Amino acid sequence: MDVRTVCLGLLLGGDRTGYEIRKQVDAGALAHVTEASFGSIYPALTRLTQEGLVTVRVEPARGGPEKKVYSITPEGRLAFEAALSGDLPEDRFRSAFLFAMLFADRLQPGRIAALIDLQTAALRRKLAIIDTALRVAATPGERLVAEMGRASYGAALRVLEDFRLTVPSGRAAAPAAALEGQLL
Amino acid sequence: MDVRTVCLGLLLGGDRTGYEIRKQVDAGALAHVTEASFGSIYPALTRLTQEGLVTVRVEPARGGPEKKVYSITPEGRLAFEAALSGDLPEDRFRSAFLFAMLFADRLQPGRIAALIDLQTAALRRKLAIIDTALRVAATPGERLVAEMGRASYGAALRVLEDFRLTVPSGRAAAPAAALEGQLL
DNA sequence: GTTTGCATGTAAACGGTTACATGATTGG
DNA sequence: CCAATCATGTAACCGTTTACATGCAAAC
Repeated sequence: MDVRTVCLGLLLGGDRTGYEIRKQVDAGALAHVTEASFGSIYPALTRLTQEGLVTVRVEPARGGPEKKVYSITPEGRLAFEAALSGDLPEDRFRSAFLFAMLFADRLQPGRIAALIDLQTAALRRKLAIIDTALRVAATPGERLVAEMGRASYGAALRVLEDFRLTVPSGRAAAPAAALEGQLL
Repeated sequence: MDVRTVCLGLLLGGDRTGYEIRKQVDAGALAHVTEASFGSIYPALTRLTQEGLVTVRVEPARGGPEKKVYSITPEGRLAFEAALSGDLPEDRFRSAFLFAMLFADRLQPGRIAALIDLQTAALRRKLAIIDTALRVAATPGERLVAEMGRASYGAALRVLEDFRLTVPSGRAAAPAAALEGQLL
């Protein structure tokens, strides 16, 4: 989903600043489903304001720049609903890690092990975020999203952990020399 | 991974045309890990040729445009290995479907059911591609990629199918009227 | 005293998609 | 006869990221 629609969706849950939208996209239930940086959020909010889909009110802040709090308008709600009608863009998943694994036979065993360990850590981080989201999930929709994430990442993690056991770690002597070269 | 690196990686497996690279990215082991359209592949191959990372030989074709068959050069191999050293970009997953599910309470039950059915079909299609890839997988790396994909999508599918049972389908009378409004 | 968090924004660059243009061959 | 497959390419557009610019307050 484009940043515009993400902003509208979050504003449905109450007034927010661009900064708060960023935080929510980064750490909430949306975290594993969407991404958005300041560089896309701020211009999106400006444009939404020009189009009358949101309104701003400026709150003077104690030091630093003033806060701009956005609210969604009735037209904004309509635009959001329109975005969820019609055909949705297909899911897309990109993984440089999995791409690299396809060429594991060209990598040094130590490198493979290091990549797997990094990926394992990344998966665990995502699972932690999802578990938090699941705990605070209020609607069946939120629970579905969290549970699908947990199931997917959990299953991937288990496969990866199993595979890790067959890869020599590179620094220590491999657990079993018989496994050396398994990836060639 | 950028299209450049994907092209180099595939050429490692033998000479190919841009068209063949496209097919492989679309249907092979890479299918659920990477995407690339003609509009990015052809310019990438042109640039790689200019940089000496690949070479072309032109094969006259029986009708239609001539075939351009690309081969990777030793410098190309080095460039590929360099791309797999350093830090890899993080995985990214975007799902308009899951985003929409977060706002399920604003959707009509029929729409929710329709979206779920579409998503279920999409997951099954991906699983079919992965199963094919798994059958022809030659290296442990390819098997890992396919098995992680199967585990992830399979787990997601099961959660989704369970959830589907709780959603009134919209057209027929719901299996149990007691379930109506479950999403509100 | 340095890092982290709060808070906003801009401009250039990037990588990629979409649509268009062309045309023969093969299979249903 | 029409659709799909083979086969290449360009150009305009798109959304987004990255890097930069600024600055206070609180926590460590």
